[in-house]
Amino acid sequence: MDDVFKALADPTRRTILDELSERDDQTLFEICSRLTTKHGLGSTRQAISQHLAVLEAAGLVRTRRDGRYKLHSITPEPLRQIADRWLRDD
Amino acid sequence: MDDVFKALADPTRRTILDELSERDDQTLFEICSRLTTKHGLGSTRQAISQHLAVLEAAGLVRTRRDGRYKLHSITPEPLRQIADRWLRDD
DNA sequence: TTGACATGCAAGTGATCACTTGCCTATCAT
DNA sequence: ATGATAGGCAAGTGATCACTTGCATGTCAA
Repeated sequence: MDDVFKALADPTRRTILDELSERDDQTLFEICSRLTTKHGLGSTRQAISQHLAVLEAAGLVRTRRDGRYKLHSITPEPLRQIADRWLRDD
Repeated sequence: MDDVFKALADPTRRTILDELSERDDQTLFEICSRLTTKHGLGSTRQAISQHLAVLEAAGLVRTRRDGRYKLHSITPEPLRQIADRWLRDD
């Protein structure tokens, strides 16, 4: 659970989740190009790759291999427990 | 919104929210003693004070003065928007 | 097989963060 | 007024984080 909160602490990673929330099964290069064109972020491939590794370690992103492509998708399950933690009694 | 996610990234601050979620209007010293006794955390007063400042800046905690006491309460409104950001389409 | 494409690994750097340390201000009871 | 209580301010330190840099691996088309 700690990994989830720390993964969400970075604005670039939250934008990546926004992008994966709109379209599943994107490759690293697809995510990179969409971040620059749609969201105005100028990050290198390696930076995004490390962000995706953090998101995957937190269980917020799952990946599957397809040849030389690695397809990334969002896994929103860990997000469900977040708000519930302090909003139970409403 | 960025301040909210960064505030939640620290485990001690999340424990503070847990404690304030159980009991409103706690002073700094009350929070300190409960963190050590109930949650086994050995943090100094200054450390907790700084954590509370971060939580207040993020809008997750509101305070009110009562003489020499400063009473802290949780403000869960910013938390409602978090999970909704990526769970809209379910 | 060769070159281009997509990704992986790891050391290094600058900035940010959590925490400490020391001193100061304000409020209350006696 | 004086001491005790509750809290505030700010400089300094060590660890963590995001990012870069350079090179390596794996896959596919020609």
